[in-house]
Amino acid sequence: MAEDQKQQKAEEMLEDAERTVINAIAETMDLYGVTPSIGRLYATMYFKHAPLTLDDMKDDLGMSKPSMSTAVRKLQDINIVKKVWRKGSRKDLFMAEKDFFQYFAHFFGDKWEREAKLNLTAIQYAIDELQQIVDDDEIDEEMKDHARRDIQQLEDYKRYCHWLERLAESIESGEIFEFLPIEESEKEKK
Amino acid sequence: MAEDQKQQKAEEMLEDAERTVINAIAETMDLYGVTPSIGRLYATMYFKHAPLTLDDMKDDLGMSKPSMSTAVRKLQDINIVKKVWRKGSRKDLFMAEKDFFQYFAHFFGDKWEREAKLNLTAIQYAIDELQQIVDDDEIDEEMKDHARRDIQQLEDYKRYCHWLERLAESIESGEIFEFLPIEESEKEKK
DNA sequence: AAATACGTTAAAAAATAATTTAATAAAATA
DNA sequence: TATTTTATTAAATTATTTTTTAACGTATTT
Repeated sequence: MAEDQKQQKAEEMLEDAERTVINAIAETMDLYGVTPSIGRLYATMYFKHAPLTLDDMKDDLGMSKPSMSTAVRKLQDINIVKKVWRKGSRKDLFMAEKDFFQYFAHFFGDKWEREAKLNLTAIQYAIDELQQIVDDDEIDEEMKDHARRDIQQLEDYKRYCHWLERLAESIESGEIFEFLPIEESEKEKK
Repeated sequence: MAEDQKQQKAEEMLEDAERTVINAIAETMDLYGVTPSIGRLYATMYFKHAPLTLDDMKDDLGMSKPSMSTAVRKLQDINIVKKVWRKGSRKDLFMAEKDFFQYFAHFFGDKWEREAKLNLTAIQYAIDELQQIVDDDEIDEEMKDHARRDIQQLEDYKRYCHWLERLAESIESGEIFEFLPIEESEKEKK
């Protein structure tokens, strides 16, 4: 087989290998509500060792520049893509977080914190309102029971929210890896 | 204030309390890609102590029965709603999981398992293909380096996937609560 | 200062997804 | 067995989201 033919086949294999993983990553992100295009953008960036400009992305994904602009901002919002500065270039440059443990911490940790805060506010408001019903002597017993049952359920929900916050913290701080260590890779195993 | 006026005001307060939490839950679920309607359905069921029929849901949410049918199936798919059997009723009856720790285990645990499996398959396929490039003497060094870098990165990704699997397991089994115990509620604190 | 390059916003178009109505299928009752 | 009840599927509609093209604003270069 001719030299450059071999070379070209290798090129295709490498692209196929990357594309396979890119699709899997994008599909995964879709699972958690990240749109396929945004997922594909992150996954594409995952395989780049140099930071990308909006034009690079546009060329890689075959999409418009405004799309890339908004997509990359969403990735910045969930903290898995960072803007990097590089002397010389006028264009903005972006770099994907490649450490999936960091990715996980940002993607889930940040959402859990937001979830906990959001719900704790609602829960507290609801409990206060329900407690007023329980405390009012003129309300009939049936409704009071209903209120009491809701309060009880919401107290459980509250504990869950606090647990979520602690889970997020322990991932943020890395503390969780004491409990669930990252295993050494196969080849490093004795 | 008249008796039944007081009563009616309490009714409104109770509804307001529940609605507040329902909105928060639905908003939370939306954060992870569950559509608002499906989120609202779960949240509504969360406050019911008796199982619901499709007609109950339809009335509660003011939507069509087919919508409820498909929505409730999605909730069953993520294992946070169960069909229950009750003597007498011909209609299907559904009950929401109210323990949010169980909810969490199903919602995230199941997804993480799926994510890990999906990606590990893709990663292994890609590594095998990349290894062929590395092992081929006729390929030029630049492409080999690219392949080697990809392999290294994918090995890290693999470790993350295995870690995710273990995290899912430890939540499924409850083992995680040894590390991150569920705190007693305020009132039970000494 | 004029021209160019770059990123973002706004409006329009295209593509998806959600929802409903209508039709079908399956089960239960009479 | 015919009728009714219930749930699901299919087709059509509506609503939402994504994507693009066009316009704008700002900064940089010449």
